[in-house]
Amino acid sequence: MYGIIDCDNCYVSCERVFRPDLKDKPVVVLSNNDGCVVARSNEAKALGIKAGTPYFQLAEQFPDAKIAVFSSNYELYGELTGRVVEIIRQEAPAFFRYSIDECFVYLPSTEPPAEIKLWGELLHKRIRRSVGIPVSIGLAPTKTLAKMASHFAKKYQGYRHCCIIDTDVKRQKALKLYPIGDVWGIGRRYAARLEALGIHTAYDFAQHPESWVRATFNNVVILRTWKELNGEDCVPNEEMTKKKSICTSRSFPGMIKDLDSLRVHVSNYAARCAEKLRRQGTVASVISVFLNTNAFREDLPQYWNYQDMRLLTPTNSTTDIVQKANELLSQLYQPDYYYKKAGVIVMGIGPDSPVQQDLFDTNAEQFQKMRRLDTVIDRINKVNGSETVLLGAQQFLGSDGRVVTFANAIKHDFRSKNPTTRWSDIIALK
DNA sequence: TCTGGGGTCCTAGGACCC
DNA sequence: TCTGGGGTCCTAGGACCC
Repeated sequence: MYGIIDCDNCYVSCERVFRPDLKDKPVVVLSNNDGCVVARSNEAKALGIKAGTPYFQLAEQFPDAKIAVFSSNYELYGELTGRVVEIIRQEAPAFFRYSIDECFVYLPSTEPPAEIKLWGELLHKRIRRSVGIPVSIGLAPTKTLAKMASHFAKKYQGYRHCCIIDTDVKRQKALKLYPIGDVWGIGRRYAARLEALGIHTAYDFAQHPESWVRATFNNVVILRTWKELNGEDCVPNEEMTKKKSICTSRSFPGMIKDLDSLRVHVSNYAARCAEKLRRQGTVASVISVFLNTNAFREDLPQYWNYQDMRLLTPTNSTTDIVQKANELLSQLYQPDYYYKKAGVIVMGIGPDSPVQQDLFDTNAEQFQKMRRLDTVIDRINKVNGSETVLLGAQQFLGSDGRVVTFANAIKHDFRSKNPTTRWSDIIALK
């Protein structure tokens, strides 16, 4: 038996923890740069606000609605969801974190279903009471069915936040109620194809014979989904492992024309990639940089390009990766364009010890020195806050005379405080 | 004025090997 | 007229997820 525990409207629920006055009110959370809506409260969904709506269109579309708006605050969301995971760890030792707001748990099938259902209801209560975030729990013999159950748990109050699909009768009933496009693993493309074939519910799909699925799609991923809907457990249990590629990219609040400004941004993305590599104990052998103009500005000339570089010796050194990324940027940069977004991707990732040194790369001593330096910088930034120590290439003076770095180069006009991670934001009681 | 950021897996096809 | 058979590795592109 699998369980999925999923935070309801995760980012909105996190914001409400310290804003209880926003209960039952429409709330949305925006993407980076206050770009578009990425999370909505149930009340905001009921108003008809769609995910991905650009913020500047929100007031045009909903002139009369009083909507509470937040910039995204990942420091807060990471911390609060971490607390949820810690409770799950205590209640269900066999689990894996699937995303920032979801955990799968494995439950012994020897337990009576009624007991498991009760366990789920109590888990919801405990998380609600200890962290303040509502979760929905789905329980079923396959992960795809568990996801479906969690949707029912969210939708119908009667389940008390926990829905179990434990018999074939319940499974068939659930499949009939479930639109094919909502099935985990069926995206927009496949949903459109299936609809065109007259398949509208999960039940319609599951009823077709396996041979038909194989012949129609010739694709093992969708076949697995079909099997899971029919009760056969076959989506592999993906433990959270080390990332195989790491990307840091941002859109700029405005547009950027000059190379020097681009350098600061790209240097910051490169430094972040190096940090992420070190945190998971890995090095990368390929560095790639991309650069593009604003595709929404059809009135302006467009440019999109990327360039990559293979390294003799894989690295996770900030200095190294920043320097290489800047070389790539110089190759990509064309004057006369207005740029909107850039990013750094590192690939060819492997363990950081032992690093395979290149036969002709004789800089081993330097390599060790840089490694010690990065270790110290990481420790300082962990204790005193990120960006306490950084490379000169990572900062510049903005037009307002303030130093611009990674954190403050993003627009975030509606950011909440961080009462759980910063002394300066701690809540005072009168 | 203003439109996000990060991942994974699978497959087909080309280059190359014997 | 007629030109084998069996592999591996890599890459780009497409699909999906949150």
